[in-house]
Amino acid sequence: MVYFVNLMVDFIVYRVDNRLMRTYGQHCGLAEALDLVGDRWTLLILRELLIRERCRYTDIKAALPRIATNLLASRLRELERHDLLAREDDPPPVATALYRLTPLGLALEPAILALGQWGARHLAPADKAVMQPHWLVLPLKIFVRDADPAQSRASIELQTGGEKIALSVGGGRHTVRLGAAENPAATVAAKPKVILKLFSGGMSLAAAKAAGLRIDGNADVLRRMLPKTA
Amino acid sequence: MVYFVNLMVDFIVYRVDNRLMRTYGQHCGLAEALDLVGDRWTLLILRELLIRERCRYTDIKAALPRIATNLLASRLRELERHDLLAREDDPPPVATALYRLTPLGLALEPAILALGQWGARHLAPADKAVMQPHWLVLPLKIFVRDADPAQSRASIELQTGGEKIALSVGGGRHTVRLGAAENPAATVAAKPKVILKLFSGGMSLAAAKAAGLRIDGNADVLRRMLPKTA
DNA sequence: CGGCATCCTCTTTGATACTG
DNA sequence: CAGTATCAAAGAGGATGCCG
Repeated sequence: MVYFVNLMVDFIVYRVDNRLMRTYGQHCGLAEALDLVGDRWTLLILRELLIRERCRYTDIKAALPRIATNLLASRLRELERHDLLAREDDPPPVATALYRLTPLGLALEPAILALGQWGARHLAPADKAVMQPHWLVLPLKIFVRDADPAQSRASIELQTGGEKIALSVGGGRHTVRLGAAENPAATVAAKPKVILKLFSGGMSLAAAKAAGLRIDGNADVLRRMLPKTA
Repeated sequence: MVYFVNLMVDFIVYRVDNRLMRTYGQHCGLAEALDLVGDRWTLLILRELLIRERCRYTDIKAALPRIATNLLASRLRELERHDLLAREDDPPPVATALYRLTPLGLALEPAILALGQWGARHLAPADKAVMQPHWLVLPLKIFVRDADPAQSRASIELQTGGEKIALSVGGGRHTVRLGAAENPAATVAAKPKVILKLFSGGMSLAAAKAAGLRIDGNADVLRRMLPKTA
């Protein structure tokens, strides 16, 4: 399938899917990472799988406005070939393929979070860019902390922009997951922008309430997750 | 200069350098980061500036075999425009332009290290890829630790593949810098591969010596910087 | 030389249409 | 739903030329 074609001195090219795959040809971690995930759209595809854990083709396409469908198909094939994701052909009832990250793909999380944190520092405000609420999961993975690790495990559910996000802390760990929480101590509803400013420390809880945030349940668990500065 | 052209609903394009600049048009940290540094070669250019601190055009070009010269010039212009790097036109004597990272560009270090660390996990061994010894600075930034932070500041100099790398620890910080060290407690010479395995914990100091590593000076400072597992 | 700009070819991407 | 096929446009790679 993959065979090497040595075109010139120190220049290696792979032939994949009947077309050439470029490589930087540098023995350097960054260059080799970019050989695998440096193509356009690739990291955004992995972002979706990181957030949703398992997606259908259409889920990914919907989250990536304007990606060409052939390009998405090609990227998914490449990523599967390189073992960053796996395709589960679901059992007969509903014959829809599901994609999920492999351990190798999941291991990209720190890099994706770091890049996202850097890029978020100058998110142009109020431009025409599309904002999908489930993307909040990434910054929340960065900002959620447990102010009282000794206390028992507790969770809350965020409701924002039509999505639900489950946050839980305790036992020295914290998790952020898209989807409804089980037995949340509180349910918190607010606009995405308010959630983000609240958890990033740029807005106090009082200010967030004034901006429309609503808490249903025990507010202490929410406070426990917020940065100290808030 | 930069003006917006709204081609279609929710699709934004900038015109730069008399050519279109693509954007994902997503209000998401990762997407906005990739809008700025997602183009081919861009992160590798930033890697060079991260390692060398200040480079001439030719230094970067030499470290990036096969980059087209017009492409490098274009990328540098873009990065300067977005304030990731700055061009210093040196004083009259030698009228050579120097490039260095701005604080915004330097802030990419964690993301570049994280990506590099991920990519390094399956560096194909013994392939035709080019290896430049100064690239060792990146993994060393990850692996160097101070086993005894209470002790006073000390530094060593690595000599490998014709390059010198200064490592220093103490005061709760550690630095890795390309170039000769000032008053190093020891000078360590070895092949790049040996250095990397030694600091990543994959090879003991004894094994490294057997593989040709030579220490001139106080070996304790070197031991202090190695991971415990070694 | 160092630092690009131009020109040309080839590859990748984007948009759309179509299929099992 | 989950892609494949097709084709035009944009981008990358390589050679060369220009200018201080």
